Amino acid sequence: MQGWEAIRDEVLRRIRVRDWLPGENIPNEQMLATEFGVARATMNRALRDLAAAGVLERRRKAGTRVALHPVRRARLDIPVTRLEVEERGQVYGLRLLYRAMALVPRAVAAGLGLVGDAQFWHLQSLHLADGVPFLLEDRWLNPAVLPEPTPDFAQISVNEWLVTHVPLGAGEIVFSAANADQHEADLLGLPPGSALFIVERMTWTDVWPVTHARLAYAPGYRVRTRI
Amino acid sequence: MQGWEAIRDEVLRRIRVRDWLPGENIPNEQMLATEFGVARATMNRALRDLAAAGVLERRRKAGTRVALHPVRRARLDIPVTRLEVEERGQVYGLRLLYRAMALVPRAVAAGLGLVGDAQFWHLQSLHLADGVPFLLEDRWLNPAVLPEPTPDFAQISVNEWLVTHVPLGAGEIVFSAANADQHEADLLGLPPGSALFIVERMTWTDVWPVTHARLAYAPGYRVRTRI
DNA sequence: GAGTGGTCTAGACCACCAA
DNA sequence: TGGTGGTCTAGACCACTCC
Repeated sequence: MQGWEAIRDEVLRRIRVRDWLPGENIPNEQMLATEFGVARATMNRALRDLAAAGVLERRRKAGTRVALHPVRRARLDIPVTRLEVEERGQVYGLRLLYRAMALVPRAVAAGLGLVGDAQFWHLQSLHLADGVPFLLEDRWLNPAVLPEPTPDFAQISVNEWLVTHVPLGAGEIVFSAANADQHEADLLGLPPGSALFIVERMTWTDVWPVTHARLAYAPGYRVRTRI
Repeated sequence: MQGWEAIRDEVLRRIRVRDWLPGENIPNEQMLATEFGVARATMNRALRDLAAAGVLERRRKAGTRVALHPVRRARLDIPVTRLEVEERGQVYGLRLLYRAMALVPRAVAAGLGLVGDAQFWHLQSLHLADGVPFLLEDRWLNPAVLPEPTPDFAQISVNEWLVTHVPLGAGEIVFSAANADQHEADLLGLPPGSALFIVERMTWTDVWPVTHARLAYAPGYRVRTRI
């Protein structure tokens, strides 16, 4: 490796071998650039990368210091469910269980920041991998953001359609665990009480709430990431 | 907002309003730089940022295209448990339940890439928030990476000590859900079968496996991230 | 081979903020 | 208010890869 990445790695090495201790200031950009024999812009790129990774903290005038509590920062890729299943070499299936307009429950409305009552699409779908229940999706969808023609969500998942047809802005994701209730257990083909991996997703455009989804994954599901 | 961020946002806007469609090539750096009236380096910065976010795909000669399957990419901060508890305004507590050298179980060894038998420290700890069980930790720790003097892990958590005293390299994190067994339920003060949020962490230095930890969180625990 | 993105440079100005 | 990082420029060379 050459260039700014090599410099970044050397800085990281010095931190790891405790040449530079946590909480301690390291030399400024110009000094390090001179030491490494590169332009300041190149040194800046290396240090900026480490700051983004949480290894360094940088402030104007105060300088650059080694982070005191090295927050481990992971990057998480959230794929579309169909691709997730197909990447395992399994056949993807989708069953739309329910679709109706309904009053948004208070808990969902609060999460989306809705004031007052609102009617959203309420959809329940079962995603299958090789015909076996993989994921139970309970979704509330703002009809106002849907351009015509609205697709038949029995064929394409709401998420997959949204992601390519609606200009999505901010989003929030929450991971948790929950015991399956009777309804969920029946649909997923599990004993009641099974531990489900729960993913809640909320999405907004620049202005409007778009959707709230509660995804309950069958046992065995894992989210994996490297640091 | 000004500068390269404003340019990035404008490019993002064009993608969201479908001026530039998924899978479609956008003009090259030089053309866009001219259009926006900036140097190519500035245009590059904006486009590189969107590529890192998964919105664009860039290849030399082929050019820059709007990603076909917009992978939503989230950044996850993994804090030290003590800080996580204290940030909720609760009092952190730690109880070391068990500490002994033992043969690494096959499942753990496989995850760490260990060949043959190895003796690691085996530690079990209970993390408390306001005196209530918060997290049950089951950890295997490579004694070879521990410099002297090894601390008393009854006072400081293994993770917190590691992160500031051992040069950590690569890491892997896996999230899942599991039903509490009798042992876990007793220690966490829960009915057996409760859904636990499970985090498995593996860490290596540049060369050696350092630790494998299985963290079982009490119900109510959530991992939250913004996109 | 040629077009594209990736990187580097030397210099400059600016925004922030601790001293 | 001065030192520091943040950004921008104009130009250059290079690495990759599609044609």
